[in-house]
Amino acid sequence: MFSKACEYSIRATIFIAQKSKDGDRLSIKEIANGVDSPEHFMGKILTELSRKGLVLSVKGPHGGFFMDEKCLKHTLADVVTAIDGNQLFTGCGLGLKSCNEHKPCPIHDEFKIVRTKLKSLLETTRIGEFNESLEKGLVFLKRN
Amino acid sequence: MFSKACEYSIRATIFIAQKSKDGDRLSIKEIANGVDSPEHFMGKILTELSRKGLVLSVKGPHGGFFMDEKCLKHTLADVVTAIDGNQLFTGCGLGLKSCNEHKPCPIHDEFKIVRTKLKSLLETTRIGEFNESLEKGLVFLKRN
DNA sequence: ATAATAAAAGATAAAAATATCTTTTATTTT
DNA sequence: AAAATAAAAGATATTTTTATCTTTTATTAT
Repeated sequence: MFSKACEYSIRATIFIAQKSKDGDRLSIKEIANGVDSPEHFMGKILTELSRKGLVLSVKGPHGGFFMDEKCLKHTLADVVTAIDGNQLFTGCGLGLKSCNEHKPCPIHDEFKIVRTKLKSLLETTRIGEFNESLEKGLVFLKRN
Repeated sequence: MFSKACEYSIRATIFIAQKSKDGDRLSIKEIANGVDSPEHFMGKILTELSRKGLVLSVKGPHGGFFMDEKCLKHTLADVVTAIDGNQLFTGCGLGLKSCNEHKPCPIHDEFKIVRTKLKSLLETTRIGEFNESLEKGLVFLKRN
């Protein structure tokens, strides 16, 4: 469904949203450990997310990644779009470039329902909305 | 969503279902042309689909790929599973191996609804059910 | 039997995604 | 100012996916 980079991105943004309270900053290593991802790969991803404005970062001692109110308001759809693009939300299920309402692929309409459902799920879910359930141990971002 | 191989597979099986009437057999080239896919890649895919029993084939002159009643009854879910496996239907949206009801990822329940919807759509759609709309030009399997 | 046909199988190549390692730049603390 | 820290950037490696090319095998028609 999503690329590895995108899966890591979602896990990382949710993680940062929860952990970077009151100006606290997280290092790449902390984030990679926190969401079970390869450290250097996570570095690349975080730089990209930062470039796209989904997370904030500062270099140097006590630097790291964090979020402000604006970041916290971003949705999972924003993260997916930033990393995987909008192909999943707009593309044809069978990969036909020319597929559209007037020239539909065989599963066009049915697929669109599912795709729209997925899109709306991601668009209505904000990065910062899992803080409480994460703290309570009701949901998880890694193996253990 | 699906791999390229899977997209080609779905297009190919629907194509064969429509074109291989009364024992007619289609060559790799005909199929590749019919669904806009690379010819040799299509050859690999068709061999795999044949191995999994989703299409039938015979070698030699007037050989090619075709389907019997049993093949036509297969669903799109069968094709997806044969080529991409069941990860899309069963795996965690965020790629967590240990994600399950007791240890859910943050989007576990919501994602499951979409996944189940997709699964049921593919499971209730049979390879052979588009013959008529393809002939009428209501749906398409390639660009032109 | 021989030649022709077409899938099957195998080998190779190219591209993309994933992952790792090293160097540079910005920032902070001493 | 110098040292330490941590992200940014760049380079390299590995793996997977996609694509192409060649050889082999099975079947049919002559």
